[in-house]
Amino acid sequence: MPENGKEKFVIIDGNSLIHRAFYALPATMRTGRGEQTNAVYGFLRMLFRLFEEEQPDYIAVAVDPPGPSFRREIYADYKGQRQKTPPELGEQMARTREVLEAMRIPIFELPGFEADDVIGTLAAQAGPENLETIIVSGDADLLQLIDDAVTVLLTRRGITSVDRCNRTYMQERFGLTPEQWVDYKALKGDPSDNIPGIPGIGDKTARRLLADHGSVEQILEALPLLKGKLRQNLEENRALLATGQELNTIRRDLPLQFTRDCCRRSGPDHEKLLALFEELDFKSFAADLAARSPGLGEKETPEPQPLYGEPVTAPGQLAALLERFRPGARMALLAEPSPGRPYWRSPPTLLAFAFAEGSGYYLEPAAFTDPAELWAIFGRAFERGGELIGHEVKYLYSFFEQVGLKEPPFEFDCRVAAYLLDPGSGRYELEYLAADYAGAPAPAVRSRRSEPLPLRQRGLLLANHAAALFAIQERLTASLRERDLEQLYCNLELPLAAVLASMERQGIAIDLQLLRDLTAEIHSRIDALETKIHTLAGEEFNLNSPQQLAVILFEKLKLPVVRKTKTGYSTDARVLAELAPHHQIVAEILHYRQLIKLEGTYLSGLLPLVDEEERKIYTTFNQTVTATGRLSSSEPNLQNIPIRLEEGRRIRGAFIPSRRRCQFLAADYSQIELRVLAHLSGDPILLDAFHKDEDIHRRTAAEVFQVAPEEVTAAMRRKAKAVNFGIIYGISDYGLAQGLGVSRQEARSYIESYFNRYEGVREYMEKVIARAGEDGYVTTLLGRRRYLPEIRASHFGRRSFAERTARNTPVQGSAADIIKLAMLRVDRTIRGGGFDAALLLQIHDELLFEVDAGELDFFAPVIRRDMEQALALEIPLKVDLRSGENWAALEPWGQ
DNA sequence: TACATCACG
DNA sequence: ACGTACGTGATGTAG
Repeated sequence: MPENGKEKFVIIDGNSLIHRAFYALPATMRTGRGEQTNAVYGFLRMLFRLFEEEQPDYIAVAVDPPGPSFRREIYADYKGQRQKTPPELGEQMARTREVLEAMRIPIFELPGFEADDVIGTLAAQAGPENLETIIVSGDADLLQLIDDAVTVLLTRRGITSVDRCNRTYMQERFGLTPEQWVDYKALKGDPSDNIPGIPGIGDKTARRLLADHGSVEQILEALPLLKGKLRQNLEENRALLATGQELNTIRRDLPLQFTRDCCRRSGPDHEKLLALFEELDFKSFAADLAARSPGLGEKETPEPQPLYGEPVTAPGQLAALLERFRPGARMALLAEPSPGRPYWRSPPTLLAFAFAEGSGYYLEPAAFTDPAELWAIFGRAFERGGELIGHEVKYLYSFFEQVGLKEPPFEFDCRVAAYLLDPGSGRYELEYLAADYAGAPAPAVRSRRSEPLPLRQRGLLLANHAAALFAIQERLTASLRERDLEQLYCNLELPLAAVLASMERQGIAIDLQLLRDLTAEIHSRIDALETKIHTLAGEEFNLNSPQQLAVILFEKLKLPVVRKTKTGYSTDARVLAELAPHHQIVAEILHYRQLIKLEGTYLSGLLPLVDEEERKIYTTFNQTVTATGRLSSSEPNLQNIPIRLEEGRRIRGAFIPSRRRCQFLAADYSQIELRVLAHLSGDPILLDAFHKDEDIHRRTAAEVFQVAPEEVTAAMRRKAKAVNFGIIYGISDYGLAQGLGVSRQEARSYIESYFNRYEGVREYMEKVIARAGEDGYVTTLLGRRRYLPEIRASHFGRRSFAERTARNTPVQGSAADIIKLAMLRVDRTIRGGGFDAALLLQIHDELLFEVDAGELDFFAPVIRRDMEQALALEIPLKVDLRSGENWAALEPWGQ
């Protein structure tokens, strides 16, 4: 029971949550027989989470009944623009109903009324019963029901995160009271329900009017005080307002009788529910349910499988077991890394292996008296040959090579495979794969920071996972084939894992002295700035707190508010730049921000990550993180070391070759994304520009502004450059206007002219979106996929976002494909050509090498060739080369 | 843990 | 009318 002594009543807006789940989760989620289940699954996830977090005493689900509601009689076009419910969704709504019945959760509906009205009525009746009511929905209209006893949980982007909305929240987010919501909607209209508002009144005006006058009625009374167009529009559309109010008002007086008893939470009908979960292939839900209902007969509920797994404690025992690993044999091999850094240097806490489903072994390397002997046993097994399958094989490549062993013969990496199948999901942990692909129990719901399991337990678990890997691999391989991802997997991503491992092991050398000197210098400059700013402000405050800074700027110094964030005043660099002319303090703050960033992230932040002994930094290249196919780098991120501003750029000076006679060589693709776009779209002007290797932004400016290339001014080129960026990002007039600091109209005219000249690009973009709508995903040049379930969402914002993503991903992702291919080539070149060189970093369109100074002039052109030939496009790829003594001092190489 | 901010491509 | 540029990771504050 909650603290206030009231019992809790949760009312769920069934249609809203099912809709949300349907569009938020991949349509590819299906049972073995092909029945789509994403909406049911997502709805249940939300439901279970609510149980856990809210601990309701009473629960009810409200749904829309089939057929029109009374609102249609008031207004014939109500929800007139709505697309029909797709059949896949309708079927899942029926399924959800079955599940709710099995869970003994009551469903409320009333013909002629919408779920909203049912919710309003239930909430109204719960008040006098002294219940605390929580309404869960994605529909903001329900906010009008908020009062002291009623809270609304509004779902956000994902499916599990919600905003807890009460009066305060509404005031902060909308500047409205719950009572004003209906009037607000009546004024501005509701496109999703096809309800028109007052012409000329949008979001802003509606809020202002209500803030000034209180309600629609009071606004109408004050009409004579209003001016011009606004007044006229209001006068002429009084009728519209009345209809709007009626349509938007949620009814609270339906003939429904709420009784506590029918909503009281009780246990489910286990048998029925389990049967449903199994039919729907919800293995993890089924396993959870089975675990919680030990009383059921063994036939229907397979006992949670006991963990098997044999500990290996002696070298002899291990050697005997590994005898089975020889040519033709397959072994699953897993490891749990130990916490040290770099992560691949220290031996794993646990290793586990298996030869077949149903049995596995685990060992604790630290318990062996002679680790070298242990590794030698593995080494001999690897030498003999056979096929290994693993999960995150990059780690074991590095660890075993680091103890002097040959590269373990991995044939399969379940993590990388699962990533390719759905690079947006981010769920590639073994626990999840085992649950999704091998029918293993779902991972324990780790609520809050629970203690790690004891070592033995983890060993058993790891051994079980190893044994499950065979089944997992089989399913993954089948899916890869089905989605035409096999080539990408076998010829690119899997071999790339070995390249990344060697890059990570190589590390990059650091001039510690320089880094420390820079730190000291920046430190003292920060101190001085801080004092100065505090003096200018007239008081001391925490400069690192945007909140405290906002108080100083906007309340004490009364500077104009440029923009607000959802929690308060915005103080980001763009806002500060606008405020700079108003007060001397602003420029100092900007400078402070710049230095504090350098200090915190790149100086003091970097120093602890430098390996004292080797004087090197070892990053991790993540191969299974980004949704587009790019790599990412972390701990530390070496893909975002400063370069744009001189102050920050100096930090690059601390990155140096690891040996005396070495030089850095940087090779970056010139305009790779626009070249990819030219290839993908086949646009004649873009192709022509790259065939002639023109300055692409200048050419774009000439086309867009209709002038000769030599007449393009610097300003025109700058604008054209922003347009080119915009095209790649999935342009919108607003976004371009922001990026360029011009009006939205102006931005729109640039986009217009761009697409008028680059018709091929326009057609291509339209085609990409259409295809994404049909397929539910987009692809890159090498067939990499990204699923975009929201491309069909009815919610404008979500759909627009999906469309921009659809336009950007093929471009960004294909560029990622190309540089990954190039990495494989240059890796082969270095190894095969016997170069005294190493690939150190990949920064999206650039590779950084260190190479023996004597070999540089031979090495550089070979690298250029490798990179330019990585993939043959309609137009050539171009690589620029720079070399130097450190990362800050790179000068063009050759001509 | 969420948010704002800012570094990179 | 809707609500914004695409993709990342690290830091410090505040609740």
